[in-house]
This record gives sequence, structure tokens and C-alpha cells, in this order.
Amino acid sequence: MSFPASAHGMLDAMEVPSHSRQLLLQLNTQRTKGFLCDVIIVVQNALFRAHKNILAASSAYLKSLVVHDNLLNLDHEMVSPGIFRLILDFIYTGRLAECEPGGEQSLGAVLAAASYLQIPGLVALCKKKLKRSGKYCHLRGGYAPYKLGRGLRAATPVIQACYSGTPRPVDLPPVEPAAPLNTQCGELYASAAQGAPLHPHGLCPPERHCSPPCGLDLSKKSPTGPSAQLLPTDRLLPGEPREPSLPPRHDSPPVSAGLLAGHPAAYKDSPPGGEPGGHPHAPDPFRSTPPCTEPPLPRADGRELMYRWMKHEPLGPYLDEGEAEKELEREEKAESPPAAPQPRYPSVESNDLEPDNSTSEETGSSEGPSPGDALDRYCNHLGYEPESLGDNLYVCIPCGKGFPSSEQLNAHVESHNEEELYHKAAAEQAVPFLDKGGPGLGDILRPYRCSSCDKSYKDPATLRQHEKTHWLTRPYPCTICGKKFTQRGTMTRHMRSHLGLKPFACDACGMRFTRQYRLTEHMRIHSGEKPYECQVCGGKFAQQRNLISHMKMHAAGPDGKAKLDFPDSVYAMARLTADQLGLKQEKAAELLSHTSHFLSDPKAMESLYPLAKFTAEHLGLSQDKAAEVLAQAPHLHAEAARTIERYSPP
DNA sequence: CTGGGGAAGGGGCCC
DNA sequence: AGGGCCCCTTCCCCA
Repeated sequence: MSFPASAHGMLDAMEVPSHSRQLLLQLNTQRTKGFLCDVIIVVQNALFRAHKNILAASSAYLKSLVVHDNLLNLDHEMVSPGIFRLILDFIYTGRLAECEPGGEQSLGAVLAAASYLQIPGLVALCKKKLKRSGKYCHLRGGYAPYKLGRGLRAATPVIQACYSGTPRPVDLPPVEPAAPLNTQCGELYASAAQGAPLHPHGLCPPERHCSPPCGLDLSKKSPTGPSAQLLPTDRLLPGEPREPSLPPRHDSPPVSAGLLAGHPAAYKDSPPGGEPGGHPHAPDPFRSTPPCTEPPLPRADGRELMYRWMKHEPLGPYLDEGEAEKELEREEKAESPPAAPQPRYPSVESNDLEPDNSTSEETGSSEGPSPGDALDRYCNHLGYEPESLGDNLYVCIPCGKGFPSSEQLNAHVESHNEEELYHKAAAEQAVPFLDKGGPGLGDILRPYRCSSCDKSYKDPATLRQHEKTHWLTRPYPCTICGKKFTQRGTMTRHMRSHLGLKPFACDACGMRFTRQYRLTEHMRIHSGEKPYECQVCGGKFAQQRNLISHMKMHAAGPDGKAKLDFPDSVYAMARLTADQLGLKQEKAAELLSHTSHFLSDPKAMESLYPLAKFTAEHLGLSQDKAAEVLAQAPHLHAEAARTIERYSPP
């Protein structure tokens, strides 16, 4: 399909002046309703819903996070819930609600947070406002080190210096806008107070100016059903929100390390380009780069973008702070007509960043970027992600692996050392095995043994992970309810259940799940597949766990007590099997008791593999796994042989 | 009312 | 870090 040249010309001229404004309004409306929101931002005990695309188009820092996570946890020492609300409003509207009273302090906090989040337009706007109020000259020296991309740990004292005698911005009470804010009810507070009546739709009552009385009842189970993807509204209980200035509820760090991955604080000691503990593939927002003075992105073609990426120059739709400031100044000079009044959304100034400006949009960009251009630049998307390119310049000499930063290389080298230590320790441990008649195959396969419980593992990392189960204090607390976990993954999974995040959807019925495995299990309902069969009655089950429950029914007598009378040898085997497989002895015995047909066939015991096959079949393991398990327990073979001897037909 | 099955939520833990 | 599996438990439905 092709258009005549004239038609192309016509298309070029066909521009709806209010398009960008309408688009933004729609997006903001969607945000307030939670519609298509695909990310949750946790700031202290406040939750905000938003759209990844919008965040990524507005903030370099948030972009680096949303690429990898649906749940972002911001350091509340860097940005308080109240300030983040203002910033989120700005992102979705291009307007900054009036900060008051003590506006400069709040504005300073917004500036600090905008720097932290790398939103140059907002940084420039705050500076401009501070300048107008006569504060910025005073502050300039203080804010100057606030170069974009600095970790705020370094920046915070600067702010303190700026506002000597006043609380740090992070200690300020939440900013309550003078006029009702328009939106903001995408935010949900995990309040300590509960029990008050529900508020419909989970939105803040208008009379509260959307200050966040919405509590999150964490005592309830996660919702079920297709409607509950994000914080279901029926779980929201109003209650007074905790003041953002209050200390965190738990003694533990308020934001988990895992959720903070990629946080600037984690980079504070890193050289440019290092991403320790963060998102290794995320564009490094802290790489020192000269301010981008390139023409607006739409004019840059793919090759130029690639070239700039290769040169570590800024590519994206983000304006450098200085550039954004110039943008604002150009805007002021443009003398664009004032924005239409929006009573629900007090404008900071008549020439605030304006998402739509019909005059300049119509005149095109040849006479300098218009506010519309500015928005275009913010909304422009790259055709590729930098993470697709790798430059692993730091190479580990022993193993030849490459890493993008010295930090990662160092971490790798440390792991080398630990690994070698473990190997050494394992080699030393092997000596007693020899004393006992030589190490079993299992000792070779799983040389890393726990000193507390004698369980053994294939690799040192798994052993370390296991050893945490013996610790008195579990190292990973939930930042919402305080429950503690031995593994970070378990904690983040638990957090998902708090937040109702269910990324795995059934194509057939739309039901959503928190885990892939659950979806797989669920899909058997639709397929009719019932792979788990009872060896006693032939009953089939879609879920293994239901087979296990069912087997208990078989095992229980009329009085509820176990009715199966297992031979001693079966119990002995069961004990060993239970030990090896981590099952309860009762269950292992139960499973083994259903194998009389096997046990009565001595030929089947002639080699290890048939036994493995039997074990695999009856314990739901892969045959290889079963073989490995059995290999670790040569005494099991002897026991099995004795059992066979005893029960073999004469 | 009760027991059994189906389905699902959540935690533990290994890989 | 995330996937996968196991276990315990709960809820609902039905005979």
C-alpha cells in the first residue's frame, strides 16, 4: 500500500494540537483507576500504582528499575511518600502542585527527590521556583553538587546545609497540597490502623484531599479470582496513614536489599559503570557523561543512537538537567499562551512545564523546542535497549569470564576464593569418609555438608543457603508485615502476595497466579490431565498434593490412626528414604508399602537403575535424581535386598 | 453433619 | 534471583 506524495504531505500536516494533552489526561485517569497499571512503587508504607512506560519515559532511574521489576521499593530517606506523590502527579500531568507552607523546604525535598529519580524537567522546574523565591542563589552552591545521577547519600548532607536549622527534607511532614489534588488515589497506604469501614474502590475519600487514609489489611489472605490483580480494593481498610516522618515499623532495614537492587545507594562507592548488586543490564544512570546537547531525539537515526550508546553518551528521552533548564528558559521566552485553568490542579506558575502547546506544535520544531517538543522528547522511545550490548571489559584471569565492572569482577573473584576454600574443606572432609571405607558416591556428588544437620549439597552456595535455616534470626524480613524469611526469594514471593501481584495468567479462563508452577498445575484442569495415580485404588489426581492427601486417607484406619502395618524393613527403608528425600518417614513408608510387587521381584533389584526407576515412579522423581538419591545410600540397597529376601515367594 | 475430592494459597527449600 | 517442587493448610462443593 502506498500513498501519493501529496497524501504524505497531507499526513504530515494532520496534527491534532491537543493530542498529547488528551493522551496524558487519559493516562492519568487510567492511573487513578488503576487501569492497566503494571507497576507498584513502595515508598515507606505507601504504595503507588503506575504504568511502567510512563515512569520509564520520565525518569532514568525508574526506567532502570521497571525493566526488571513490577514492584519498586524506593528509599524513603531519599523520597517521602508525600513528595513522591507530588512527583508522580508531575510525571502524569507536567504540573507540580503548590508546595506549602514552608514551600521552599518542600520544594527542596522535591528537588532532592527529582534529582534522585533523575527527572531533569522537574529538577529544572524546582530550581526555577527556588530562584524566583530568592532561595536558589543561596542554595545554588548547595545544589550544585547534585549532579544528576549522584547517590543521594552524598547529596543529603548538602540539603541539610541548605536548610540549616530546618529539618531535612526527608523529615518533613507530608506535603498536603492546599487544593485538592486530582488524582493520587493510585496510592495505598499500608497503615498500622485497621478496622475502620472500607472505602469504596480503594480510593481516598475526596474530603481527605486524597491524602492517604487507605490502609492495606495485611492480615487477610491474598484475593482469589481474576479481578484481583493488584491491590484489591476490598482489602483496603482506612486508617490514619503513618506519618512519613515516623521511623520505619521494623528494626530491620526498611527496604530490603533485594528490592533496592539498583538503588543509587548501592552504587555510592562504585566507579562509573559499576552495578554491584543491582540490575546488571540496566543502563547505568550514574555513568559520568557529558550533558547531552544533541538535537531532539526524533531527529537522531538508529545509527546515531548506536554511536552515542557506544560512546556512553546519553541516548534516551531524558534531558540532562542543564538541557532541561534551557528547555524551561526557551519555554519562558516562547511566550506561549497560559494553560487553560485547571482548578483541581493548581499550577505552580503560568509557564510551568506544559504538556501541550498548540502554537508551538503547529509551528514545528525548527524554531527551537516547544513544550510540546519537550513532551515528545520525554515520550520518545528507543528502538533498542542498551542492555542488548555488552562490554565485559573486566576479565577474571583464572577463569576468563568477563564482567562489565570492576565491582562485579571483584565479587566474582571472591566467589572463586570461597569456592576454592569449600573445595579444600570438602577435600579435608573426605578423609574421614575414607576411614569409614571410602566415600560413597553421594559424598562425591554432594561434598558440601552442613555442620548442624549433616545434610549435604552439590555446591557451596546451596550449603550457605541451607545454613541460614539454622540461624536464630532469619535474615530477610518482609517490609510490610515484618515476617522473616531465610531466603530473599521467599520474602519477595511473600511480598507479591501482599500486593496481589499475579503475573501468571491462564489463557483459558483468565485466572491469575503468583507462581508459574501454580499455573501449570491449574492448566491441568483445562486439559483434564491427571498424572498422579494412586497405586492402591487407581484414583487419579491433577495435583500431586491431592494424591498425598488421598494416600493419607488410605493409610488411616477407621479410628483415624495409621492402618498400614508396614514390615520393619519397610520402615527401615522408609527411614532411609525419608532421610534422603526429605520426606516424612510415615509418608516414605506409605509409598514404599505400595511397592510390594516390586519388592517381590528380586530380579528387579539386580542393579541400581531399576531401583531408581521404581523410586522415580513412586516418589515422583526423575530417574536420574532417584539414581542419585539411591547412590548416596548404599545401605539402602542392602536393606532392600534383605526385604526382598524376606518377602520373596519361596 | 461429615468425609472425600478438587482447587488453591502460602512457606520451606533445593537447584 | 528465579524456577521448581514439596509440604501444610484452607476453602468449597458434593455425595
